[in-house]
Amino acid sequence: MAHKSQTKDDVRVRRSQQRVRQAVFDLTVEKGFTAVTVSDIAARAQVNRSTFYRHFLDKHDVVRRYLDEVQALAARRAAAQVGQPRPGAEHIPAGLLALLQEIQGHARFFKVMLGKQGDPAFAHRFRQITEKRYRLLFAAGGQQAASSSLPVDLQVAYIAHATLGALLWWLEHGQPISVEQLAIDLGRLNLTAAGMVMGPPGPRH
Amino acid sequence: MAHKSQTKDDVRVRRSQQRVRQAVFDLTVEKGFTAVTVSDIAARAQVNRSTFYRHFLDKHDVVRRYLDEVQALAARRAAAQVGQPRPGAEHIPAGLLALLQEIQGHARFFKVMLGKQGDPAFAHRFRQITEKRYRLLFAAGGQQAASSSLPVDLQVAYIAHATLGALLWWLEHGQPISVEQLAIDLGRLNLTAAGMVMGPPGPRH
Amino acid sequence: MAHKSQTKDDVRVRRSQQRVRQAVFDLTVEKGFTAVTVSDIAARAQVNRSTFYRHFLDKHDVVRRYLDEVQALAARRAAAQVGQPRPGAEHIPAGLLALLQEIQGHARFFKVMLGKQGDPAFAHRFRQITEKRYRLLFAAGGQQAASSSLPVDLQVAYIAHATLGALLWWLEHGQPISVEQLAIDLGRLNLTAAGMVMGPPGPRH
Amino acid sequence: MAHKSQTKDDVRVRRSQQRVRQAVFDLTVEKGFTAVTVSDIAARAQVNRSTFYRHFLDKHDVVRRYLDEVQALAARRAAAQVGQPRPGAEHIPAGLLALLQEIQGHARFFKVMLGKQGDPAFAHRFRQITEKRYRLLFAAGGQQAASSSLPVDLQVAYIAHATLGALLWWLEHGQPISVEQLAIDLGRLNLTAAGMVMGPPGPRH
DNA sequence: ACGTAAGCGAGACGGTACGTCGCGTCTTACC
DNA sequence: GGTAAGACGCGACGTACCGTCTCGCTTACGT
Repeated sequence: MAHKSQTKDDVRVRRSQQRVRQAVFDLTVEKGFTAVTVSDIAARAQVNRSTFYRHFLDKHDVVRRYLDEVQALAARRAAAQVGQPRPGAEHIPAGLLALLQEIQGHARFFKVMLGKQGDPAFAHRFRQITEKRYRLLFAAGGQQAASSSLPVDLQVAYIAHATLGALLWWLEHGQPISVEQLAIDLGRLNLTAAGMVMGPPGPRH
Repeated sequence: MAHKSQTKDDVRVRRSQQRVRQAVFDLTVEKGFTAVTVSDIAARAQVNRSTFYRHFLDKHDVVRRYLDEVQALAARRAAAQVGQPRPGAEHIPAGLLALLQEIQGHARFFKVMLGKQGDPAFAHRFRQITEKRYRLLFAAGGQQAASSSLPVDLQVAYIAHATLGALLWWLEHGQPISVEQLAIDLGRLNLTAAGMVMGPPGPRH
Repeated sequence: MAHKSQTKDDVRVRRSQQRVRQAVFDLTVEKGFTAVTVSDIAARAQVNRSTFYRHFLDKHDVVRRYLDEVQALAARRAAAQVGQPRPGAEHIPAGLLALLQEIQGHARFFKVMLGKQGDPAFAHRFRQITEKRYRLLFAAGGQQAASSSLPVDLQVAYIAHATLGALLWWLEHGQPISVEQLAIDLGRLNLTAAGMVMGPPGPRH
Repeated sequence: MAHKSQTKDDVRVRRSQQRVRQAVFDLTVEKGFTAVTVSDIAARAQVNRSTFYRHFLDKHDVVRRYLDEVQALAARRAAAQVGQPRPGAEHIPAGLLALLQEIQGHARFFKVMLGKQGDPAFAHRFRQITEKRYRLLFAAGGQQAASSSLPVDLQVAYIAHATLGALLWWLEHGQPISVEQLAIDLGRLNLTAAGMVMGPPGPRH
């Protein structure tokens, strides 16, 4: 397999899609995702509007697929790391690192996209990815979570949102610390917060 | 004061605006805020479309104003409480309580509105209100915040997002605990998380 | 009669109606009758829009009534002249004279009103008045008309339109001759043209 | 030339425009041009309202362009006739004939359009075309006009309006005579009236 | 002169049409 | 087969006027 001449391998196709994606990035930064129209995109991408529709369902489809690719990439990186010798003091998950690197590469795009001018569906999907990561983390070193009196869903939602908040802060303040440092800090935050959320085990409902 | 005959006192005006607001609530729950059109709203509110535009700029304006009112109400409640004798063990801020009660009263609306079918601007404004609350809290009992090595903005963003996450969980799971309990829990979470975020005071950048 | 206390005698009523009429005149000159709205009129007349509707059906009603008044005035003048000693060489019908004087008094209004920015219904009514005049003229000194091979209607339409054309020329060129001279010329034109229209009595259809 | 693939050659375009034009004709006859709305037109033409706006600025644009085409056609016919051997007794200008034929083909439309339910701008443009014709005529066989004591503009306005009056009479009475006869009569009228207008050279102002 | 019926200002409201914009589908011709 | 060009149906937008309708205030009138 993989040697068949696919439509997706067509030079023109790749060129068109790449142009469209870049146009969406640029325009979103310029005027906010909401205000971007397919006509805008086509014009900026120097592609006919009907060509856009040949490749994407709508503007949401462009960013949805992009997010999927990023997520797939992160997953691949994470998978590749499994079984690797654990590094010392501060361990940086390869998946998270890849994700953050991609985000930094398109910092302004993500900042807008996850903000008030953005796409709620995009933000939601992004949050889901984050939640999934934490769910796995909790499952892995789950003793703490198990001991908590709070539902896992709640813990996950709490930490995922918080993480996204921190990430947004990072984006909106010009990424003041390195991606690596951010990964470490987030990791620490996560774990501590996890402990915290379940922390004070006062008698509940 | 307050005895002048204002336009806003007009019975018809109040009726129209109330109907519109209710229509927006209902329709948002039914099909998601994004999918709601002004025509929809007018039809459901049994009001002419032009009447809608006489009172609101667009559908966003309706929810924006609503949020402002809720926020104003909460602020009033909070102000009224100042100087009251502190209750015993678990203190529930009156402002927060009022806010949560209003949210519970329109639980399904808020659930949709803050989710993937919602309005990013609404969610953003909501988050801002939450952040403002925490900023005040930090300013009041500020010793902890001051001792933290992390920027206040970051702490605030982190906790505000986390709180919203918890709130969403609460909404999406049918409000399993009472508003009062939620207020208490959120308060505890806030304080603990605040300590946590600044927690491990390792030397930072 | 005529001593009853009518609504129409109320000072306020007369004042409002007068203001409205003047506003219509001014605005029509400024932007063409078509472009004038009732709101425009009310604003210019310094009268509430609902007051406008108390007195007139719509903007057409204003000019329609005005034309009726002018026409009534002309008729009165004409009637008053009946039985008067015929003046010498050039006889000027009093009705026509009154009409032309009124028109000159509002020259710019009539110019616009009968032109491409005007009201077709107004122009039509105006033409009908003119046609009526000629029909009477033909009926009076009818021997010529009778001898003509052309239908009276056609003759009347032909001359009425022609007269209006001349009148428009007069208005559009700044009324280069006096009203009296115009009345005389039009009269001459009418009679001559009348003869002419029926003139060459070649065998017809 | 003329073999390039133009937008206007598109079958769909021609079809849409033709349908719209016909709808305007029909609706104008039915309810008067003033009362016709773009929605009416689109519905009748079985075309979407936005398609209407893709081709025309507004309803006036439709009739304006139509008139231009008619005028262009007449001009072409007139030009083609230049240099032809003059026929005998009654010469019928080819341009005028074409114009009258077109009018007869849409008699009811023109009747309404030039009447009280019509469009003053349309009537005005129509009159201008007529005036242009007479201006040319006067310029050609100009000895008479030159000898007149009246301004050419006045003569032209007078005759053009008169002609239109006769034409309207013809339309409103069911076109009692043939187009050819009408053309001949109008021609005779014109010349005679021309002589008449300048006729009685009494001392003027 | 004065009490009252009217005119009047203010403006909400239901309607209808406007002209614009963006969407997603489609056809046709080119390459 | 991908692409450009662009017509088309659809439907929402926000605006502009329309004509009708309360609802109080004020003002000129007629006794």
